[in-house]
Amino acid sequence: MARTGTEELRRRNRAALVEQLHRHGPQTRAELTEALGLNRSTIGALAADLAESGHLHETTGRSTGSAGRPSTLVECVPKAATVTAVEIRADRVRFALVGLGGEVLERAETALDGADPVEAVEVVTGGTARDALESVAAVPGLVDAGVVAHSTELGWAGRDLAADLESATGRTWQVVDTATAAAVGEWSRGDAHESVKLLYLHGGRGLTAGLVADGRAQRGGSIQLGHIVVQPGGRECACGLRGCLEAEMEVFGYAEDIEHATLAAGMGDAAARDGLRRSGEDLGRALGAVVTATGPDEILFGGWLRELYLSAAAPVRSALAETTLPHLRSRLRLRTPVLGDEGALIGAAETGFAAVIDGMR
Amino acid sequence: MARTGTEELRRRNRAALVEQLHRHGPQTRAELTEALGLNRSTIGALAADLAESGHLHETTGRSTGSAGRPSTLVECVPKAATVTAVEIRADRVRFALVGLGGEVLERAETALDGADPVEAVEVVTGGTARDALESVAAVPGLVDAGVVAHSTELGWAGRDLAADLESATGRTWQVVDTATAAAVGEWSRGDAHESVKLLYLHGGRGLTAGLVADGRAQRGGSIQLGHIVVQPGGRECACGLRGCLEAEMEVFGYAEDIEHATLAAGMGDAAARDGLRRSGEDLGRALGAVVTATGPDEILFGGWLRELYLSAAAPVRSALAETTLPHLRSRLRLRTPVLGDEGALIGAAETGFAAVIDGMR
DNA sequence: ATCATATGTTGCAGTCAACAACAAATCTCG
DNA sequence: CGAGATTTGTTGTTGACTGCAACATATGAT
Repeated sequence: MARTGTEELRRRNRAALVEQLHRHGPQTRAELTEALGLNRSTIGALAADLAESGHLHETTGRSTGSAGRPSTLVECVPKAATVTAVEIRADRVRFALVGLGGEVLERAETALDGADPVEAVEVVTGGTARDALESVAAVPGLVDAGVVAHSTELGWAGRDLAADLESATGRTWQVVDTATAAAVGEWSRGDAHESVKLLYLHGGRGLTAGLVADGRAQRGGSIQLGHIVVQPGGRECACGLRGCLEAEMEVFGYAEDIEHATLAAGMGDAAARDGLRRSGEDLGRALGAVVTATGPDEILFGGWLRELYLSAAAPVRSALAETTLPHLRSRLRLRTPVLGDEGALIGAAETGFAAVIDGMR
Repeated sequence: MARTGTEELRRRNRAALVEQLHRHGPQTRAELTEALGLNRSTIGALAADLAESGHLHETTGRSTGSAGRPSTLVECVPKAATVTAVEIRADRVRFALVGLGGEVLERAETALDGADPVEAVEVVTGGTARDALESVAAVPGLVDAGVVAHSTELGWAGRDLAADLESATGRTWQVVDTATAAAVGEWSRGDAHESVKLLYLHGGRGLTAGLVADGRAQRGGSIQLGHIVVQPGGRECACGLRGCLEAEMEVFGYAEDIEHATLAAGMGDAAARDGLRRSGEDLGRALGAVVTATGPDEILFGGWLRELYLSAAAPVRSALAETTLPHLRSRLRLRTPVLGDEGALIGAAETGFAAVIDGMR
C-alpha cells in the first residue's frame, strides 16, 4: 500500500502541486501554500524542482492591488507533458494533442468513409503526438479493459481496440467510452464541478451514458442506455434483445433525423410533434430506471439527445417523474453540456492526465 | 490535499498496518513487511508504537516449520477499538459491538412491537457500547447524509435519523442503508472479496439494493430496487408511483409469505408455483435495468429474496437474459450470501472501522 | 555440534517538511 | 513623499521518519 520512505512523500507533494495547477490554472505561490496546506518553504522547494525539470514556469511580481510583497505566479508549461486524445465515431475520427494545464496544442479531424478507424488514428497521431505521455481513445459503447464489448454505433463486439491501436501506432492506449469521457470532461473543464454524481447521456448512432462520482469515473462505469428495455417483448433490437430503448424510440439514430423532426414539429407537423413526444417519454422511462439505480444529481443531454431534450423537455420530465421516487427527482438537475461536441475529447485527455499525474506519485 | 510533513507519513503507515491486520487477521512481522512494502526496522518501530498504545499484541516465537528464526505474530487487540453496529428492521433492532479485527464482543436483539426504533437503540447501546469509537446504523431504505429519504419498510420519509439517534444516545451516528451495508459485509468478511462490483439485493418489507465497487460503497450508493418501474402505468404503489416492482410482485413482502408460497409450490399447488414464477420474472426484469445501469459482476440475493431466488432461479435468469446485453450477463455470477442474516450488521461495523482507520491517518 | 537460514534489533545516514528569522516588495496613512 | 504596516519569498536549522547494513537471535539441517 503505502510504498516507501520520505522520497515517496516528496513525489506525492510534487504530484499534488502539478495536479492543483493543471486543474485550477495558474496560481500564486501563496495560493498554492493555502490550497495544499504545505509550508511556504516547501512550496518554494517543490516549485524550484519542477521549474528545473521544465514542468512549471514562474512569473515574477504580479501586483495584487493589496499590501504586501507581490506573490510570484506559477503556471504549467503545456509542452512539458502532453496527452493524445482521440474520439472515434462511425463517420469520423477527431484528435487533439493536449498540454499540461489543459491547453489544446493541436487538433485534427478525419472523415472515415467506411475506413477502419484504427488506420485513421495511426495517420492522425503520427506527428508530435508521438511525444505524448499517454494516449486515450473514446469510443461510443461498452468498454471493458481496453476491449469494446459492444458498440451499436461502430458495429463492434468484443474488439480488442487497445491491442489494435497499440500494434498500429506502437504506443499503449487507454480506451474509455465516449459518454464517460464526456462526463469527465464536463466535470473537470465544464460547468459541473459541484456535481456529486454526474450522468452524461450521449446520443450518437447508439445511446450510451457515463457516470462520474466525485470527479472520478468508476471501473466499468459505462452504461448502455440504449439497451435499457423499456418495452418487455417489444420490437426486436439489433443486439438480440427485445424492446430496447434504441429499438423503441421513434425519432432516433442520426443528427439529421432529429433536426428534421424538430423542424417539422416547429412548422406544425402534428405527426412529427407526436413522434418527438413519444421519444421523449421513452427516454424518460429508461432514465427513470437509470436514475433509480445510480442516483445522480445532474443529468446532461449530449450528442443529438441535446436537441431531443431541448424540443421535448416536458415529456422527458414527466416520464421521469412517473418512474423515480420524489427524493431522487428533487435533487436532480437536467441540462445540456457546456462543452458541446468537445466534451468526450477533453474528457479523454483529462483521463490521460489523471494517469500522468498518478504516475508521478 | 497531502497534509503535512513526515509525521503524516508515520500516521499513514501506522494506519496501513492496523488496516492490514484488521482485514486479513493475525500475521507475522515478516508477512507484514512483505504486504506493506516497508522495511523490517520500520515495521518493528510501528508495531512497538501500536503495542505500547494497546492496539496490537505480539506473540513471540511461533515455529513455522522451516528454517530460520521464527517470526513474532502480531494481532489486533479487539477491545482497543470498538464499533457499535445496529440494524433496524420494522419488527426488531439488532445490535453488535465489534472489536478491531472483526470479533463480535457483544450482541443483542430487541423486538419492537410498534415502538420507535430509536428508543430501542438507546436502550441496547447503553452499556459498554458507549466506549465505541464509531456508531453505525443500517436502515432498509434510501439514505442520504444521515437522512432516511424513503423507507417502505419503516414508513419513513425524510427522517433525520442521524440527528434523532444523536439526541437519544449522545453520540454521533453514521447511517447507511441495509443493502449497501450487507454488500460491504459480504465483500469484507464474506466470500466476495474478488468481486469487482458487487450488487446485494435485500428483501425485507421493501426491496433495496446496494453496490460495492472495489470494496468501497459509493456516495449515494443505495438503490431502491422496489421502485424500479417494471410496468409503466401499472398498479399504484404506496410511494405514489405506478408499476413499481414492489407493487407488481405477486409473492411479496414478508418472510412468511415466501415460505408459504414455496411450501405450497413444493406440494404441487399450481397457482403458487405460477406466482413464484411471475415474481421471479418481475424481479429479473427490474434487475435487468439495474445491471445495465451499474454493470456488476456478482449479484447476491439476501433477505427473503434468497428464498425467492432458490425456488425461482430459472425465471429470474431468463427474465434477466431478456433484458441485459450478453456481455454484461456473461461475467455475472448469481448466488446467495454466505453471512446469512448477519451481513448488514457486519457490514455496518466494517463501515465504522473504515472511518476509525481513516481517522488514524 | 556446526552451519545455513530467516528474522528481530540497533546505530547510522539521507531526506524531507516545518519553523523562525530575515530580506524584499508593495501599500497606506500622515 | 516617507515611514511603518503587510504580505511573501529565502535561508539556515531542527526534528522526525524511513532505509540500510551490520549484528544478534532462534530455529532446522547435516
